[in-house]
Amino acid sequence: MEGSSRRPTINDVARMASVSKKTVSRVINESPFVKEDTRKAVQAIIRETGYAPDPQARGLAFRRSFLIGLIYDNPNPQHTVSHQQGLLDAMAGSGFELVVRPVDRTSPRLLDEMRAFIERQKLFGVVLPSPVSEDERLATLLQDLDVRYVRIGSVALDEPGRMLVSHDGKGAAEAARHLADLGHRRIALISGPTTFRSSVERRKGFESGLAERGLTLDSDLAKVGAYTYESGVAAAHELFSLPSRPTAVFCLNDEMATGVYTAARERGLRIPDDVSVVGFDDSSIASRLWPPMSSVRLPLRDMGRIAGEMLVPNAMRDKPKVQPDIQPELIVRASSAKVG
Amino acid sequence: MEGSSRRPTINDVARMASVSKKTVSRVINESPFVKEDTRKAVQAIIRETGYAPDPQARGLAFRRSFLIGLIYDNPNPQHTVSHQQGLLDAMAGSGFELVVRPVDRTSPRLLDEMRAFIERQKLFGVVLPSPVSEDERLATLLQDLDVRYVRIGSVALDEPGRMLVSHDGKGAAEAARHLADLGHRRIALISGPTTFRSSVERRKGFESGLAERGLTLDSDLAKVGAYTYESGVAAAHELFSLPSRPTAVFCLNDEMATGVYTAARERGLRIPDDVSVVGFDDSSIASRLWPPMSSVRLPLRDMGRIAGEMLVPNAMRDKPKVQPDIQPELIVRASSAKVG
DNA sequence: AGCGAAACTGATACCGGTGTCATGACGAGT
DNA sequence: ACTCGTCATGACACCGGTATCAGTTTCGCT
Repeated sequence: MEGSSRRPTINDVARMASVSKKTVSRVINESPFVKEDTRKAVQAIIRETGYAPDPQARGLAFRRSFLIGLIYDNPNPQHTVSHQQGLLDAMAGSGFELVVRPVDRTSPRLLDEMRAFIERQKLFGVVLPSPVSEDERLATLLQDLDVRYVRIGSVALDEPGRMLVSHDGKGAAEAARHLADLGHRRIALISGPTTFRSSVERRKGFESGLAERGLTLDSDLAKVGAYTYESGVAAAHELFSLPSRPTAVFCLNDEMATGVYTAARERGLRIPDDVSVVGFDDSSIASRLWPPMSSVRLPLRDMGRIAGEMLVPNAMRDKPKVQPDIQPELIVRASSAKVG
Repeated sequence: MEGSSRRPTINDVARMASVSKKTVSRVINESPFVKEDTRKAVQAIIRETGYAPDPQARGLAFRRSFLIGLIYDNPNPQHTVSHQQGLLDAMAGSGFELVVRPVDRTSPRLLDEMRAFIERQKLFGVVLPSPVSEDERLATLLQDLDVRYVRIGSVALDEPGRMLVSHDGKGAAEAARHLADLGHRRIALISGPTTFRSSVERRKGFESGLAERGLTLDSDLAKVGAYTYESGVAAAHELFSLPSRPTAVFCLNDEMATGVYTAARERGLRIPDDVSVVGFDDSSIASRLWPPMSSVRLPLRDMGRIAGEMLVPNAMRDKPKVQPDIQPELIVRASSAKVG
């Protein structure tokens, strides 16, 4: 009743259980070298007092924190949000916390800043979504610092335990086959900057999908955008003013695909009657546009969750071992139809 | 050259500077009780060795971490992202880190979980965006735990130093005046759940805006939605099937406003010719819809930044003291026009 | 009963900082 | 020169855990 509202420490528990603090420590850390009776007695006190170890003190002694870092430089906030949600799904109740850290991947001080951040916080693990995951120097740094990490990207750049591959190419190939199967022959592509691995992989997949149907990508029909709405509008106008207009346009992200909608409207072209459009990302806007837009969906949240499970110890304790496939999925809506 | 790659500690610095570790500590913490010469000598060693104090050890001694918590339960990820970005803007280079923590505000264990989280991590400060900020129990808990916090919400619920008010009502009033000034008389409202403070405040503001123009909200024209796309579609259909259709619809968020677009299309009503639409949030979708949608914008990122500056010591060190007003702004686009 | 190995436990140092308090140095006042 | 009060500094304990290693039980076996 005295209400000393101080949180109990390991010393309090040790005293109450009449054991040394080291033994309490052993119980907390699930050491096998504790007699069953002792363990139960200590656990009883822990429950009774509501004791929980201090992560700072623990981290200090362990020389490692219980923080997972999410390091991102994402032009698309939607991706970051989804990854973050998935990560948090996996981390919930694990005792680990997520610290988020946006970076400028073009900064000359990037590596120094990252080293300082990771060393100071003594991060337990790090998640690197694309495009940060594509920086080989960062991966090397993390290896040097002996920090666990998971890179999320469109293509395998690291060993499986450290890399989560989203197979963007497969999704793009599916889109290509979809359009070809609808009878389209002049299918245009608006890709992203070639510095983005995702753009390169998606384009590769798209071309191989076309090839499966005996088609090739006409160089007139291949435009390079900037992954932005405006660049989508501009590229679409170029395509629509060609002597022989494409009957379908595949965009390597939804932002640009939305730009195609605008360009089409400005020219009086109807979607999908005059031109089919397929995007990539299945962002929330895709299903709200008119007509609702077909788009390739990546399981971003699942990827975040799996990355978390790869990093957090025991995250998979009672869960099935099956690592669900990370597979893109083409969501077909009204923007893609049989060629007129 | 020996390459003992261990990070330098305060002891290393103390030895090299021939002072006690306590003096180094004083220099780090900018204590005024250090002779100028000593300070410079120590700072030189710090620069030379690249020493940086360990936040865990420091936190352990301080009984407080250098972590700021962002606790959210946001139906709208866009809000969370923006707030988070702003917070990180303010925190960049401050030595503080952001840990994010989604919660279910309806969970019966919410308070226990929050208490455990905050106590264990010994958070330095906490940011509570709406609607979590509206929970008075959480604010009380934070006061009990003696943790600094900033609540972000549409109406003042706390003292100024702990509350950031977004004045949603003003934005809604502006929308009402805008529509009235365009000649609309039958202006409908689709509001959010009455459990959301934001919805209540926005509605209040809307009605007061109407009143300024001598109008009142007809009860037939006031629909309650769920802040979702689907509820917007449903409410719009109800409105459009009224004997005397409204000529304008104001929605308390963009999701529902997007639903109005869909309902209008399904009935062959043209925007803005047959019906004007104004949303709230100015989400990315607003400018991508056709026609581009008028919407009330809240400076979410700025709000996050200001919240960060309120929590992080010295964040305002060299910055002007002027706390920019948090004012909503009506972005007028093509979806609102003179009444036919 | 005797004995060695294995199982269990605790004393003590340590992780890398800060708080407390005593002590030394220095300038002002008399 | 002597006494103070202020400034500057360091010795030591402490924050709340873990590692090391030695000491004590317990147990199986002869």
